[in-house]
Amino acid sequence: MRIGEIAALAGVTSRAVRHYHQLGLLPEPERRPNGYRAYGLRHAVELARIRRLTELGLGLAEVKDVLADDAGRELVEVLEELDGDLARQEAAVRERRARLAELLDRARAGELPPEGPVSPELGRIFAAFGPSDSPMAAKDRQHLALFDSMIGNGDGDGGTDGRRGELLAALRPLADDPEFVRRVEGMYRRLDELADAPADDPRIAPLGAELAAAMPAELLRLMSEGDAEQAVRGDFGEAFLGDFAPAQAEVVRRMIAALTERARRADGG
Amino acid sequence: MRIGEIAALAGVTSRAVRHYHQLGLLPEPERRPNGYRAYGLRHAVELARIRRLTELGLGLAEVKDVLADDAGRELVEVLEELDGDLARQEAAVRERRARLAELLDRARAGELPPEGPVSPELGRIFAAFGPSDSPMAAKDRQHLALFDSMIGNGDGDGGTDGRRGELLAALRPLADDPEFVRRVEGMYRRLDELADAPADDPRIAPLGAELAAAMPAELLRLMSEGDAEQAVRGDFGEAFLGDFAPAQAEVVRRMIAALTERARRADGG
DNA sequence: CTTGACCTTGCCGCAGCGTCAAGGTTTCTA
DNA sequence: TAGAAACCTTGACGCTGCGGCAAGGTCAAG
Repeated sequence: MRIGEIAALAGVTSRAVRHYHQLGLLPEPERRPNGYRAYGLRHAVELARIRRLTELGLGLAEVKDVLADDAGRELVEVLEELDGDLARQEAAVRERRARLAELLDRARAGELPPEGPVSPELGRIFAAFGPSDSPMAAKDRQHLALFDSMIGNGDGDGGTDGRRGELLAALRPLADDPEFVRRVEGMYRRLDELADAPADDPRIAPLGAELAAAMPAELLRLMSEGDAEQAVRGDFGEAFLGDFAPAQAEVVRRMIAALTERARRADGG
Repeated sequence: MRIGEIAALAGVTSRAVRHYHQLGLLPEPERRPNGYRAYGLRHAVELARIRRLTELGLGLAEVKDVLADDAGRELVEVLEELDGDLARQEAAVRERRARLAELLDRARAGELPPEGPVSPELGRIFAAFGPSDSPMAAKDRQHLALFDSMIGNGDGDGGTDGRRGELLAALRPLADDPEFVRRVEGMYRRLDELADAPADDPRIAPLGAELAAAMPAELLRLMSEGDAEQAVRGDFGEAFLGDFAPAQAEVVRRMIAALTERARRADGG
């Protein structure tokens, strides 16, 4: 048999067969006078065996090991390890599909926020909050999405939902309160109006105070806790303020100052 | 922020971030005077978004496409295609795990044939047949395993078990018949004895006749039908006979001749 | 001043082949 | 009997998503 024939027999390509030769999985057969490889039944048997193993999901190196030592010992070990791998893979794929399904649901309903796929709960909160034609609201959503990703990284794998859960618990009641939502929308609009204002605009002070009043203490606590603390307090904080126009940044600075002050007083007295 | 900081924030490595830059997924930020990349919040937001997408299983090229066109149109398409992919993957992994589990069961029971993992049913037939200390029986098992693989390749994906089913249906009753199994074992031994005999050994003719008598017509029919036909009739046939010692090959040749004759007679009358 | 932890660019490596390239052989067909 | 089609040969690059190393430069702390 020539290489194409044995390959077709085993259901692989000629290239794959040559690859197995290169890796030493399959011995090189004799050559015909013209240089063609001349395969016999033995090779077909071996090739079929290789293919059965690879179809199970073994890597070629593992196949080689298994073929190498005649005892079935090694095979069992390899198979057990492989099963563990596959179990993990299956779980991962299933989780991805679950998230995908949820995303697709929302996407088809036209509810996809331009921030891309965030966690479902956050998505609902996004939907409730802010008119999408406010640049400030859009930016805020981006920041929230980022923060959501960050705390998603922080915790381990299992456990309950931890810090992300707290975040959502803090946000959800606000999103469900129409009165609060209206207030926030008004503030977004007023922040938008400060986009081109100088840093000493008179509208800054009252807006900062109002923001501080509206902002739940829980949020600030979450942002200055845990793994993200150093990030938020360090260069990240600067980056955060740098993302706003001067007047807007000033508002945020005042809000933070007011909140910090409030927390200090609550702590001290 | 420097690259390590933003990377830690998003839960990726610096290397990955640079990779995203190279691929154009993430815009290169300004540089500090010392050449370090200086990231701002915008980059963190984008990076987090990239990571959310890759975590879903999108390839970097697809992520780029999704980020490119602002409309959510493309995203939906990509996600749908991805879901299809994942569904296929999941099914494939599940099937592999099922076969693995079956294999591991048999392996732990010490019933693994040295031919490697064959289809479960064939494995049971192997277990029933032939003492493993007979070289000829071993070779025969190899051939059967090869044939099993071949017909496994031939048919499509779905459907009923097709030709493999027929093969097993033909073999199973034989394996379940202790009388038949005893006969086959005797023949294996006699074939073994011919390993070093010349091609005109007097034991050849009777053994060939007996093999032909024992061989079910169904098997021959299966081997000369369907996709494998050309292979079996062509070079594969030579390879098959070439795998035996001369006297043994002679026995097989006679058996085939007798079976062909029998089939011709049954067909004609 | 040294040490250690960062950063820079650039390049090789991984799995399992697919896919040219640039030839040579055999076989079918006109 | 020529030419095309369909095989074969070796060699080499390409793909994915980075990891890891080399050979430096930079910066803050002890």
